[in-house]
Amino acid sequence: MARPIEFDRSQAVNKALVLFWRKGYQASSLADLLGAMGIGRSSFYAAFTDKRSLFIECLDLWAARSLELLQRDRAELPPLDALQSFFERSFIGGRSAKANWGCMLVNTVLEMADVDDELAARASDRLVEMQRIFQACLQDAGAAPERAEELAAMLMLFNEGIRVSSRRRLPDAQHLQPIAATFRLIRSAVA
Amino acid sequence: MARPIEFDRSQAVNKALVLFWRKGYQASSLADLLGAMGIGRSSFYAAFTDKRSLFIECLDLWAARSLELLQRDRAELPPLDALQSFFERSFIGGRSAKANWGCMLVNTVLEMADVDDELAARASDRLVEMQRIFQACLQDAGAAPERAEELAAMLMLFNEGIRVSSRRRLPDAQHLQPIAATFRLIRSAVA
DNA sequence: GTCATTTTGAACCATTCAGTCCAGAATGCA
DNA sequence: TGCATTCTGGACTGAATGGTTCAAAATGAC
Repeated sequence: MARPIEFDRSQAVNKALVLFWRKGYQASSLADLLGAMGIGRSSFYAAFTDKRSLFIECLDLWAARSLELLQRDRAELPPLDALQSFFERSFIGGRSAKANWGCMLVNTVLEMADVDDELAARASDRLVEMQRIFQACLQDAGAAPERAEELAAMLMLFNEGIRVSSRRRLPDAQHLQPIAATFRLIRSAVA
Repeated sequence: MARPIEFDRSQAVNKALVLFWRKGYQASSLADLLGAMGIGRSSFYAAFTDKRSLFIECLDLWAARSLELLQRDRAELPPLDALQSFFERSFIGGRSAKANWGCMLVNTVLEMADVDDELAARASDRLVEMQRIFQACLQDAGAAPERAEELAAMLMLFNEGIRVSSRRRLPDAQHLQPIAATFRLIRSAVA
């Protein structure tokens, strides 16, 4: 054996993920990716096959992390608090830059609809998984299965809306106010 | 004078609008556009300057039509019915193909965020206009200005969410059920 | 019919795109 | 040290991108 991989693969994937997250698939050129990842072309193709494969890897990674975050909250908090914490963490408090990049799944659904059905469907499938966890939390909180399903679908609708809104450069109040109002509504519906 | 324009300009713009609406800016190549519009390259550049200018024209046209639809409802129906009619017409009933293309403004906000600030801002501005009409309807319905503003922001959130959801290839029930549930919620909040 | 005027199609251009290739550099092992 | 192995930078490729140019064709005015 010889020369081990010189760059940190997972670190490179992370850099690519951030780029894809922010600019989407089409607007992230190979040159952009190589620059961000700090590797050369050959290494890129040796390690990731091609741009599309890397995108899929990043998409799945993003989804896995997001779902894991949600599951962790669910294990540690009362079910409804877990949901609210998940929402707040992603796009309310902090405004940690990431909050402005929206949801990679939502971004991909819209970018790839009528462009690349496979990618769009993959992102949509991950959203379905997320919605299933919403539903589980709601059942944990005592909602009947039917009702939990309905509310979970509604929560997903809010999720999608908030993620779009978070990409618009609006004054902070314009973001926070409707989100707070929406949560008041949801809480009253859940109760 | 000589040779009048041979193609129907507004018809060509409409064809372009549909393509941009469905596939977004980047995925609509010049070849695609020319094919859809049924004109040659020279005519294209003579009439529309360039791809980006045409996109802006289509974006504004889409927004104008959408707002006009809303204003017409507002003039003919009780204010809350006008709102509901607007929502239903665009992405609930009918399933008229167009319903699956989402909202060109929302699509553009997401596609162009962190890619083309000017286009993203332009789309976002049109959404602000739309939100203002929401607010006016709510005030017509008797809501206090403060309350109307809050509810309008919430409606915009729903609008964005529904538009994302409508681009996912979900079974019809998965679309209709949360939308109905959401409207029940909104109606009760407005009342 | 003739002549400006204007639109048009097609050839052309430079640039950028994702992806390939290979010579050479860096390594582990003996 | 020398060899086999493997990784890497950079040159290269062919296709596609958005945009330009120009001669020919179609028109209206006379």
